[in-house]
Amino acid sequence: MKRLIVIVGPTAIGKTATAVRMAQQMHTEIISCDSRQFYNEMNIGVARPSPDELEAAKHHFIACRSVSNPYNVYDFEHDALALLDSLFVNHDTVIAVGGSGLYIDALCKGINLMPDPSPELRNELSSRIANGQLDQLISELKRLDPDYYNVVDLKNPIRIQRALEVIYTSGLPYSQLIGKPLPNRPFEIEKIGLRCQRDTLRQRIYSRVEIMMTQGLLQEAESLITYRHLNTLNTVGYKELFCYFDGKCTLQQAVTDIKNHTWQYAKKQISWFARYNDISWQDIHEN
RNA sequence: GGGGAAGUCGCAUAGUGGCAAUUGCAACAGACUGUAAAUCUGUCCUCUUCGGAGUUCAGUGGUUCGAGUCCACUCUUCCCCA
Repeated sequence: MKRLIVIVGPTAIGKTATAVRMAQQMHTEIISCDSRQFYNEMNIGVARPSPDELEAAKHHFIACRSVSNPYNVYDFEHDALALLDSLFVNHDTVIAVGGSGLYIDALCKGINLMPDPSPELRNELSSRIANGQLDQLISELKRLDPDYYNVVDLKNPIRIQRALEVIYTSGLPYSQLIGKPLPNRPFEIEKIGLRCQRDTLRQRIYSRVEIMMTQGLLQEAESLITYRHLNTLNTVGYKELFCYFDGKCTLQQAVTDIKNHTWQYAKKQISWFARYNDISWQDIHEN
């Protein structure tokens, strides 16, 4: 049976290097599951693998789209599965690597098919939320999908909005759509989780941010300022520098914020991956 | 040496007589099915059987039923004049 090795772990722990090394040993290719490395305009700030690393092992889903044409999890899953099919023709094992938990889950377990809402519907719902009508939306959700109402985080506007978008577009309860069983993957999945000591990771993050700044993160952010309204640019490493460009903080403060926010992101990743019960952990960076 | 301003829970802030005391940041824990590096929740003086209990707003003393808040002195910091 074909096998997918999935490497996960918090940002800056060394997933890329590990994946490249394994890919070289196994003479195989790498599928990136990183929700920000998809975009060709984002490089330094999202720690895209270096040209050397990209050369050392063939990567997929790196810099493959424009920020103005964002990916979504379902399309990613679809494309990744199609790619896997073709890779498995010549490889027994393929490596997936990334820090975006939702994308990892989509690749490993799948995600239910749901219709895309129209931009009009999305705009309408988000403006209602912006106008303080979240309570009304919650009532609509309660009426249209009591099951989901009972489990959703009612304080999270995005969850409410998403559910209503799907309900209004499909005419079906959201809970019914996400409740449909997903078929098992026709390949074996082996998850490897990278972890290290807390302080080590923190220091790696801090110094990586400094390195990004010397590599020109400031200029990269400046070049993307016209896209700042896109959620894709609502990203650690960019949003803080946008604040600096706005004169809302000093550059030094922005860099400090990037370090802290990256650390917070890493902790959220650790939380996400901690719930995997089919993972083997690998301690790294121990001397 | 003279005059003025100010010290609040890691940092920053609110509070100017009435419930350990506002808000932001940081920290810590967590949730997550097409925005996911997004979004959201909880904890955040100490102890706790989670009902409460104890000790706090630079320090000491005082006024008061009651003080972060008013008064006196002390200490510290900053600013202005010498």
